Amino acid sequence: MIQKRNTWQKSAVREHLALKPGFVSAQVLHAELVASGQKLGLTTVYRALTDMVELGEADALTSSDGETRYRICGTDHHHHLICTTCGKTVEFELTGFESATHALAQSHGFSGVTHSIELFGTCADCGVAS
Amino acid sequence: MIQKRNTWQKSAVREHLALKPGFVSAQVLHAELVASGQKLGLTTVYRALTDMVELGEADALTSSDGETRYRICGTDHHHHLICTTCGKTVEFELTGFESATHALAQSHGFSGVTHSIELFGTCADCGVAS
DNA sequence: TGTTGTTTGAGAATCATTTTCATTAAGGAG
DNA sequence: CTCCTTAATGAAAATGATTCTCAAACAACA
Repeated sequence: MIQKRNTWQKSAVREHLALKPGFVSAQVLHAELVASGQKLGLTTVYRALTDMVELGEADALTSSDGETRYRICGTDHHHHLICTTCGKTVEFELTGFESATHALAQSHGFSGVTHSIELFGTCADCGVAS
Repeated sequence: MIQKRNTWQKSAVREHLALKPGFVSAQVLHAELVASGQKLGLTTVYRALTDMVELGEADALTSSDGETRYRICGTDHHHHLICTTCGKTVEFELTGFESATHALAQSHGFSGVTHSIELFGTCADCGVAS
């Protein structure tokens, strides 16, 4: 099998991401790591994040501006309400929805189903543009 | 005010998009228009689509591969169940979900909310890999 | 038909992300 | 501890979608 090796770079990415409460882009994460004195390549940050997503340690979310943002994967499965103006993110859960989608997917013969639910809009602060 | 002019290019984009049942990327839309003999620029397609989104004539959706896809707005609002192996797509509706998310978004002070719901999994044909 | 100003479009520019590939180093073997 | 094997790194180039630039084209209207 493909063996994974532990490097300080991967640890740095994982630890830095763990400090973040919400989503962070690879670019920002890299910039902050470099700014804090950790000298690592942008490529490495991308690879570390991709690995974490594959291992289920992180979640990835592509926003409408084309940037992919990551965050440490929490135990609870929740979704996001994102302000398209300022980027503010609110997390929420949808009780009953999980099972509903699961049943729906099964009825179409699909298995191993995951789902992505994101709501986009304008938050209260940004909506006051009057 | 900024007056809009009608050109055959914009009409071509609008009409071609109207023929599509689901979401189409600007790149694909442009390729198909060119293939069908309509000689217009990729830039124009992007502009036409952007205009349509601003005018509320179309919906835009950014997928995880970074591509933005468009579709004619106004038809019934449905979502997608996508096979991650073969790419087969099934459309579905979620009764009651629309209002539920809308209410949830409002409770957080968000307005002008749109949502993106995509389910990913393995379809029946591809799942036989046992 | 003539004037005006929006629209077009080819190519350059941007920007996030991926790939390339020579160099470095993790981790097990000896 | 040292040597190997090979995965990991990272700087630079490549990619791919989208946007910008600006001169030429044309829609709308007098």
